[in-house]
Amino acid sequence: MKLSTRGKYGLYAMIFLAQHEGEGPQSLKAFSALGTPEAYLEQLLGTLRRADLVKSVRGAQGGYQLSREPSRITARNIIEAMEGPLNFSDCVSEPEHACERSGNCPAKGVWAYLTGQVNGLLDGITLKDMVENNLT
Amino acid sequence: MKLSTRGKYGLYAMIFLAQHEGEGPQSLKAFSALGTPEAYLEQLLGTLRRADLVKSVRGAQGGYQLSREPSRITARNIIEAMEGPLNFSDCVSEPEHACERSGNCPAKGVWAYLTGQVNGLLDGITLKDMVENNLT
DNA sequence: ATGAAACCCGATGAAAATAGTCGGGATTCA
DNA sequence: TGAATCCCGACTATTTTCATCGGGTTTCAT
Repeated sequence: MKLSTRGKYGLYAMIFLAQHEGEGPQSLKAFSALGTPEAYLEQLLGTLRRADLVKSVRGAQGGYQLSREPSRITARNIIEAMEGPLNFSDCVSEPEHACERSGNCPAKGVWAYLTGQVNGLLDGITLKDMVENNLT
Repeated sequence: MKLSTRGKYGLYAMIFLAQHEGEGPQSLKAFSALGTPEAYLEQLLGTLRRADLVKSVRGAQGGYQLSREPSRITARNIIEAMEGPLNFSDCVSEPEHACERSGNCPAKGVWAYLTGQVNGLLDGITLKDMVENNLT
């Protein structure tokens, strides 16, 4: 179980923006220190924008900014935007993928439990916590 | 973030074995109710055996059994066997993948924290809990 | 006005991981 | 001795991920 680079880069980008809050829009070039190919990062920022986590400013001197305070953006917001909702097994979220023994399938309980717990964990981490290195 | 079918089928198989404890070795055919292609399941059981979670008995009337009590097998044991250790980002576990800003990289802290928390969660679920539907 | 600086977007291709198949071999029971 | 069963490595197909590219649109500064 690992994150794709999408989730990783997405989080890096958000942390970067949090660290430069109040300095105006950050252009893709400004992100270059993150070591992610610019063209690829552009795609990812698009995803973050559509998820309403960043705002973009077009045109010269444009760039990206957080769409709200770092304290109101969670790890779950970011990871979910980049990788889709946590879904250990389709049988939990999609009725049509429920297996025949669905009713009393012990595995299903495990998936559901884990999903809830991990989502809770991710909900509990804000971007503010991250940049302040404030993880309990 | 989702599990591969490996992790899923692996857990199904282990639950199946736990439900048939004391009934002697279960052959691959017996697993057929799980709906997993037999040839594929065979591979997965091999993985579980090498991870010392099941024992196999060869020859006619052979099959697979749990290698120890369900109360001493955790979700982490199983998932880790099937998918490798939880690793949100290589920069945490492999020094050679540490990025240049590794020392004070806020993201690294997030990965490390999450890894610990989720592993703890998985450690806390035993196969016994699963078959008894006993998840707190 | 105009041109450079940026973001926007869909298509496409390359690479890697995952899922699943197959054939032959070894072991054990009856 | 033969049927049942696990063992193993190689192979293929499918899917997902990663990344690039080209052309379009918007906006700022002069």
